[in-house]
Amino acid sequence: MTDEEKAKYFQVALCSSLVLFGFDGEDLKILVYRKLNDPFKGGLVLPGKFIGVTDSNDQAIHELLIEKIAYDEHQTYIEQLKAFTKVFRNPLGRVINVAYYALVKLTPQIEEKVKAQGGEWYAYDRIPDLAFDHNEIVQYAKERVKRRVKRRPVGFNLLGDEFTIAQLQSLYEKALNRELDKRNFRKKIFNSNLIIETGNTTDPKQHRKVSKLYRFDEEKYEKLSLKGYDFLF
Amino acid sequence: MTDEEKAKYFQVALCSSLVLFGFDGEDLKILVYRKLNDPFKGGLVLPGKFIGVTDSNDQAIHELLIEKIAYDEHQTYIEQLKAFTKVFRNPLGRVINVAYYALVKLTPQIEEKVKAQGGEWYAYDRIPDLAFDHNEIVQYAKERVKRRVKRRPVGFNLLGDEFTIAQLQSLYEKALNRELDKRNFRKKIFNSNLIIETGNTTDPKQHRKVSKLYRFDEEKYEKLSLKGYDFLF
DNA sequence: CCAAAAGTGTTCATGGTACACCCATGT
DNA sequence: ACATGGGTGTACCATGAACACTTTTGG
Repeated sequence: MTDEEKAKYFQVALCSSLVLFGFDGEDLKILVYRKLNDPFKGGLVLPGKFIGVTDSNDQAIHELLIEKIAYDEHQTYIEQLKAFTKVFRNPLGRVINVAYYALVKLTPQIEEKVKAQGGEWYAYDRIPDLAFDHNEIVQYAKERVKRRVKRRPVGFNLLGDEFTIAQLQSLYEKALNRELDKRNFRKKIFNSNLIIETGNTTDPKQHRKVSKLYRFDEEKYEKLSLKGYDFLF
Repeated sequence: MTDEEKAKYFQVALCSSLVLFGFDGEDLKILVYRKLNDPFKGGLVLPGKFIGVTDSNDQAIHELLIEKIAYDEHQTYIEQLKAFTKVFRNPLGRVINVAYYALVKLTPQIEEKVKAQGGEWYAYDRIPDLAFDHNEIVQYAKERVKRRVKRRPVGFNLLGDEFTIAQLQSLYEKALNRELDKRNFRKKIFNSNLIIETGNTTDPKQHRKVSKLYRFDEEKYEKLSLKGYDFLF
């Protein structure tokens, strides 16, 4: 490649945005921020950042997660969606957005950090108009999550160490955007043998009736996923 | 964004590579080229090209398909895989590869064009060592195709207007990398109601016994795919 | 007459879906 | 007493998997 050609092609900027799905035990929601500077100052956008020429995208997403939500690496599922490459998606010039999504369980610490950073949560099915092509990215992310949730137990990343079956079901209903039968749901979940009773129960003060708490059996999942295990739904 | 920052970030190059799957009625194979210049001169690579600052990736892939195989737009399935973004994947500098795959049925015209361009086909399960991270891209493409083929009748893009059930089965066996039962396969295919008998048969000179030819019912597929139809396998 | 490929049904196991009531507790 | 949410079992149907023989025809 000639120097002339190099000058011609090496003019693109790279950024990564993150569709962060959070679940608080009841609602599934997505994190957005209000832009403080141009372009699209005041508009809502996904968390994201430009990537330096010698920086990795994966690393940038990790940094973003630490900055924005002080996340726990081991409990977070992260995956690249795809590149969004439209020529005029950013008025600054040609910017390629390599978008990711992540699944996290929301804790009071995260909620606090998000508030301090000025982040806003929007319900999974009520996403407002976002700047750039970010609505397109969110749409794509939602479809990907829907598919993933059907085949791999990624949903567990959105729940705390301990959870009730009702919480798990609620999560699946939100992600799949349809209601599920309680008995059938329990049957599937227990047949998968991927969850373990912890022996604990919910706090009797919070609900009329206490319910059993479960946790995800990661060890069993590791074994199963080696041979291309399909989850359910 | 300051000019300084602009100068810092707008230094990346963008390219797209294509994993082209071709099926000739018997074998499923992938197209590669030998590099004529540095870096990795003499090495095997996927077809690909750099993307100009104001050019679209999709358009570039179309151009690539026309250049390399003189393809028929309507009979070709194309989809973005993802961005390959490792920092040091290209010695020229930071180059992001937004990779695609395409499925085409091979015709004598295509074979001729490929030969004229110096292209080489390699069987789906015998891909040689490629330059850059192209083996990784191929691997990713194979997994994507495997999944797609299970759920959507993309396989039809790899077959001519008319095909025998045996050819269709052979294609699925190659893509899924396992043998399928002939009777079960026919049952599934016919139950899907997505293929139509054309009334024609294979040339009696070519085989011991003639067999019926079928075609894909695109109209019916359009209707089904509107409501998130799942194919089979 | 034999090798090669086309074509054809049945049985069984599994998993999905539909569906309704009792229990414990807090108000 | 009643409202709220936790917990439980059965029957039917659709789909997937296993499995063997007959037919045609070219060599």
